[in-house]
Amino acid sequence: MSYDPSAFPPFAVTVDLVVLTVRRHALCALAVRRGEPPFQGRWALPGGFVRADEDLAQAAARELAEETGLRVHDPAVPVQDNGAHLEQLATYGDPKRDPRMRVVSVAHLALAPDLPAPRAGGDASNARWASVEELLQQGGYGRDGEAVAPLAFDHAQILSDGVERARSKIEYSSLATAFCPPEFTVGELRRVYEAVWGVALDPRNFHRKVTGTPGFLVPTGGTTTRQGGRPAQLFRAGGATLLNPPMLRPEV
Amino acid sequence: MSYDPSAFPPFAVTVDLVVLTVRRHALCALAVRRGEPPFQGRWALPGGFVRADEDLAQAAARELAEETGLRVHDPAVPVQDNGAHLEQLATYGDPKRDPRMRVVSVAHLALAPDLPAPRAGGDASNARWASVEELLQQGGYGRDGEAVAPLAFDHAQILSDGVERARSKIEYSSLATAFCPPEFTVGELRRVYEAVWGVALDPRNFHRKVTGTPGFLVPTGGTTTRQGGRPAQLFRAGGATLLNPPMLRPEV
DNA sequence: GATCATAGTCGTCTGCCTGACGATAAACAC
DNA sequence: GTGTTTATCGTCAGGCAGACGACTATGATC
Repeated sequence: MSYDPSAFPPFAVTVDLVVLTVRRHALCALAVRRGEPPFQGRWALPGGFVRADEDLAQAAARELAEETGLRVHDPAVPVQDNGAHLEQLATYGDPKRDPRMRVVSVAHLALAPDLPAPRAGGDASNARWASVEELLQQGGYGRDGEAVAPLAFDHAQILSDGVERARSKIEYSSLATAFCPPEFTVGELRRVYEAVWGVALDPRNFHRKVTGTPGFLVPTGGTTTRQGGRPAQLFRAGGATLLNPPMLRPEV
Repeated sequence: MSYDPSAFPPFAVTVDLVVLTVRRHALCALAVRRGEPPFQGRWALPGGFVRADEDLAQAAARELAEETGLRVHDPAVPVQDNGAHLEQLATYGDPKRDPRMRVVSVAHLALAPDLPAPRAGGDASNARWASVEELLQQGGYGRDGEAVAPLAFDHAQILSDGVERARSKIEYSSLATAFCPPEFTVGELRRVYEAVWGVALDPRNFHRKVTGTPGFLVPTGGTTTRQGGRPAQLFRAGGATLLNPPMLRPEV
């Protein structure tokens, strides 16, 4: 580490997290309230500095665990337990994105099943799940009529990019199961697609598609009526990670 | 900029470039020979430090211009002139990826038409277009029987990720035209797909597909026989950026 | 307990797209 | 002219998606 530090400008490197889940038929993201300037009191994406001896993915996994208690699971293993999916999203490095200093943020995208209330260092009032729609309507009014300030820094852009990544990725991969509990029904999976895409899907065609794609879903043998109506078969995520042909997002 | 520098570990931030082109029916990448340790004499991807007042995309465009003379064009404008396509690829930040110090590299992917010989600060012997296949067969032997050392740092991984991005992106976008000169024939575009994917495509079905996708190709009215055989119609890239339905990469 | 509402599951039909491949056209080399 | 090369048009069969009808099995309501 003996190197001339004047040979390059020093940067701070952070990881920011877009943590998405589906709650009450809506796509939601984890937001934390900033306790200090800049943007004090505003909502922001969770994140923090990368430590000196830490890989970027490790830093993101550590932040995710600190904020939600979620463990990340091995990407080589199919989505099964309550672990979350975590992947790198993009890196944001505008010289003025943080007024204090030059910060480069490596944003990550996490997809998680519906969780108990979030915790932000033990202080629940400073962390919440908010619908993506609400977080992105900058300067508008939230679901309960409360005025909503735009997200801090460039986090609206990051969140928007993360949502778009999730929307496109569930088309051609089995990632939508990362939003589901370990066992789920076809209808629950369909409601995930409907929440993420914001559209209604035909239950019959959806059922044909997902049960007809080899390796996507594995029946567990059980059934459930937790959604009401006729009992539905329970499934686990199968080994397939890529859907070919993909699920098609309806036009417009 | 007055902030306690001990509050976070300092990083060096670089941009590395995966510059791809198609030459003689092969997918090629730009490589530069390292003039100093570590990995002195080995081939590497072009890149350099991000300056203190520079955005990441600006830094990548500057490096690309320095290495190839290529200008980048506005992503909002369809691919038309000799400008290259440039997009962020991913960020690599393993603590040990550079033995000198903690370096986080924001890799970018550039796609360019076939170019005159590269220049690396005026020294042509230290920059070359090499086939991707050759660069990635670590420790093997190149096309002319010369022993090939693996790329420096984690650049083999970066190149591999960039190639995979290009391969998948030409499926559902019109990006393959970024490999072509401003005017090109359907056959030339097909040879781009064949080189990038490493497969043979049926000329008749390919012709039907690309000419039948609205907004993909715009006929210029001219024809050319530069490929031999019957004269072919010349096209420009149309305004469409997304192909729906996509070009399908043949199985296996 | 009959009826209703809800959700799940199986089928059918039609149109579009793709892959395989035949046929023709227009240049150049000899 | 003959052969070679490349471009372009056409045909046909199979697969898949969208639209939608029909039936099933639960709980809720009267």
